[in-house]
Amino acid sequence: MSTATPRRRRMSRAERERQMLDVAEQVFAEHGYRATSMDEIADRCGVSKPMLYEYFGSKDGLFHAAMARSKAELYETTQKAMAGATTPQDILRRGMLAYFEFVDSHSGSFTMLLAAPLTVPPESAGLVEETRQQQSALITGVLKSFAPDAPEVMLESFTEIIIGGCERLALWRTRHPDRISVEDAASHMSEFCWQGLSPYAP
Amino acid sequence: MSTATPRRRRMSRAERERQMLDVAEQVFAEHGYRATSMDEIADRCGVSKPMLYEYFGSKDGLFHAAMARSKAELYETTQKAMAGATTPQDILRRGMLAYFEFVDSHSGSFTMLLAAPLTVPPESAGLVEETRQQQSALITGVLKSFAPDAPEVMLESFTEIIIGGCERLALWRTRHPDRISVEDAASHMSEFCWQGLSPYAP
DNA sequence: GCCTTAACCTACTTTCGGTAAGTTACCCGG
DNA sequence: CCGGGTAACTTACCGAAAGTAGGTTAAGGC
Repeated sequence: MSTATPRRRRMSRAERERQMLDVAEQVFAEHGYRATSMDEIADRCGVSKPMLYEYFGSKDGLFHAAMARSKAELYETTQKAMAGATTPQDILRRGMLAYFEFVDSHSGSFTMLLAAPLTVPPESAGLVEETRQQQSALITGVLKSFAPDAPEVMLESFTEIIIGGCERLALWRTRHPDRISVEDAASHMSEFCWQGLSPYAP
Repeated sequence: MSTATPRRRRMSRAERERQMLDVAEQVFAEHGYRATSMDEIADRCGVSKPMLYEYFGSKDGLFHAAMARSKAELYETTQKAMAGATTPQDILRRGMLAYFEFVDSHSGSFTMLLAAPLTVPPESAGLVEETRQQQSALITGVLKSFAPDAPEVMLESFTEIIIGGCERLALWRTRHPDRISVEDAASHMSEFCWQGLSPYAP
């Protein structure tokens, strides 16, 4: 009879925006970008469509904002995880562990960030790329400290390979979560990388 | 004044379907899935929209069909390339070379296949995955022949890493074609893989 | 030469992103 | 306590593009 939420409440802009992003993230992850309608998000927020447009400008804008939040979260998480480490191996392994754990516990965000990316054409595709750039920069740095003599282009290539490998392995894990643990995934990944780099290590 | 094509010709179904797929592949690659309208494809085919629906059922259906064709082409190409080789290293290297060459010369198909995937929600996303499965099966086979004692789950993990790494490196190449040649990309990739696998080789 | 059939078209409905123009509730100074 | 200004919110609409119903024309077989 009565709606679960006591009755439609008036919220401050900041509060409403956060709620909208929460809902959007969930719905986008549920149906994918295309199959998600602004009306549905508005409904689930208990608000009418023009409010979404007032705050986020467009469907792309809303998606973009939701992704930006997830991106920041992922970056913060991995960076923090790497902070405590000392050796390059340890840095990379911790970063990867944090990455796989993030994917494990935020499968919604991850789906939205990586598994359903170019869904949205110009702007947000860029955001996905930026997310990767951030991770790339972290990785290239580590590689460089480990193999300072390797040519730049090779380090960059390896970085791309690692990024792609991580995403793919993480995606595989979302489909077969029982096949391999988060820790093992991170271990395989970093082991694989070090072996691959070994010819260039001092 | 007069249209370039002599005048609108009546074509057989098979002929028209092929043409539609050609046009669709190009237009989808140009604007991305979302920004492509069925009207535009129909126009460029010199035909009206209902014909597209008659033959492919829906926008998704058309996209799906175009992807299926590219997928088959990629598979055939890589498989053929691997056929002539003898050692596992050689097989993998040739396969990767074929892959990077395919991407290089069919950037349209590739963009459609890999760079803009989940654009289309349920059905065709599956096709992209199937494409990867095909490549995965090829690769896992090679890895197994090289490191028969490694646990199955590890081979599969490595396969995922390799697939992801290849895609990522190929995508990077499309943005920086001058940084690295097709051959070098394939070399780095396979070298990286062999090193990574070396602990498990007999 | 007719007649079936398959290629093709015009003209429409529906859905959904996006917007214009207003209405209501909350807060704050007097 | 009260009025008024602002910001949260709504209804009612537009236009573009996906998808469809039903009719028309040209090619090929007998």
